[in-house]
Amino acid sequence: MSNYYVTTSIPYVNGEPHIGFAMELLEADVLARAARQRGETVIFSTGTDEHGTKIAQKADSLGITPRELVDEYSEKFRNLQKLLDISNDRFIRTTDKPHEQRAQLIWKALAKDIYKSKYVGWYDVKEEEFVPEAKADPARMEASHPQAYQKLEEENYFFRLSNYTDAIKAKIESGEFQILPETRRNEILSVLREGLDDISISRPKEKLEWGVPVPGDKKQVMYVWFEALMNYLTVLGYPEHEDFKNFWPADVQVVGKDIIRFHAAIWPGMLMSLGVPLPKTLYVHGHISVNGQKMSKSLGNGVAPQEIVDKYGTDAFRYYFLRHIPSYNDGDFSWESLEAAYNSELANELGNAVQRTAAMIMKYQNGIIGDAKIAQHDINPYEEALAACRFDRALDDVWDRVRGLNQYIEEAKPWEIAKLGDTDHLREVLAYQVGNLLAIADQLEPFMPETAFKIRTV
RNA sequence: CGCGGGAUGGAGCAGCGGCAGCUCGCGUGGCUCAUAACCACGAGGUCAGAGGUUCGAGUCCUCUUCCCGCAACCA
Repeated sequence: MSNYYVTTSIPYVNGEPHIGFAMELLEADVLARAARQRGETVIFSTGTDEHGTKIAQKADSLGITPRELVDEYSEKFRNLQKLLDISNDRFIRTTDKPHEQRAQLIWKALAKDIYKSKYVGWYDVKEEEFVPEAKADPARMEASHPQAYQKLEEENYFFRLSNYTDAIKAKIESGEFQILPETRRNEILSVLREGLDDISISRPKEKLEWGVPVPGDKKQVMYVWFEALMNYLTVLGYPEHEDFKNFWPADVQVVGKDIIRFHAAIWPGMLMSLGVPLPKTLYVHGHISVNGQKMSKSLGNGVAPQEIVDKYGTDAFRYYFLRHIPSYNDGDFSWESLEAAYNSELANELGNAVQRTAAMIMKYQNGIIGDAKIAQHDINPYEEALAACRFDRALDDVWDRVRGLNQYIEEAKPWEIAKLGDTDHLREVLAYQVGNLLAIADQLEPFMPETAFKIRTV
């Protein structure tokens, strides 16, 4: 029996969970559930990223401690998982003691590629990023600008990412480290072709207390991004725990397109320095707009996952986002299209197919089902879609089957067979319908666990 | 030349070298087991424009026009 390890990124807890991250959870959840269905042993990990300047500042502005802030927000992300029926096995917080301790072990293991140097330049507080001179927006260098950079001149630790440019590129080109979809792979290859600079990986403690201390240097804490990436290893108990030995490298890491650089450049560099294999696949999903507009707190067009679930239920939420937001592209959410999908696809096509089958069995056979075998069907398109993280395609294939069943019923006309009194034939036809529904339920299981269960038990 | 993504029937999208397709909507018909549901058929596109490669181009190359993201809280 094989092992399967899938992760989501760990969202930064300075805001409410939104439908974008909800979709990421769903995608990883489908992969995890599908792997379990195949009989694999699964670790599905998600969590929250809780250190750094922005959180310290936000807590400060609210008059609470960072600890109180992250406790409150981390809980919201946990609630999102319950809301969406997410089957994660682990939930890691970067403020968990074991994570912090193991992060320090990782730092020490990276020592050969870490050096101290003076950083002079700009720091983007909001993005928690050092901004290279070449990319900096001149307007924001003025102190009066609302999002002015901080001018920094300080001693920091650096990681020799530049050493790994070619090696990372080679792994991606060989397919050993697969990046899906291909446009994202090309994008990162072009970044690598330009070469990677060494990155600053610490901050002076006097400016930021809310971080993991650098081992052996009381004056420095780890840069939040650098430390957050380590969660994928620390959650498995790197370096000594059995889980690390059995489950790393990750089968799939699910991330959003905005953080592809961290996961396709910095993270592989860290792993190579550690002498640890790279994840097998990095799946990069797009972003979701709302009614054609970018989601934005200032526009107030955000959609709360809770609101959708209240109105349509968890499985409808899962279905809509997995099928109607393209897996390989950006997508658009609208209440209208959700409503349409809910009525026409879930209620009419699938719901009705179940309903009419069940009704005929009750009416003609007093509820007794004949010998229902799970129907054969070419499941390759479904499995290929799933293997390629094309969740939308996989569901398309299931729906072909739902439609096929409705067509079959139309052609077989079981109600006429009933009138003719050919009970054997009728039993055969109805059993075939049931067999098809059971097969549909199997395929739906990773996507809509609740619905799959209902179909089986009707 | 900041970076990136797009332009395909009324709407939303797929197709990425071999007869233009899917879903919704619209029209007509069928059926009555089922949810005013389901099934069939039909109308509707010179695939943004120009040039090129090719036996053959939404599909590959070049140029042009126009949209939309990122750079500004956010996956």
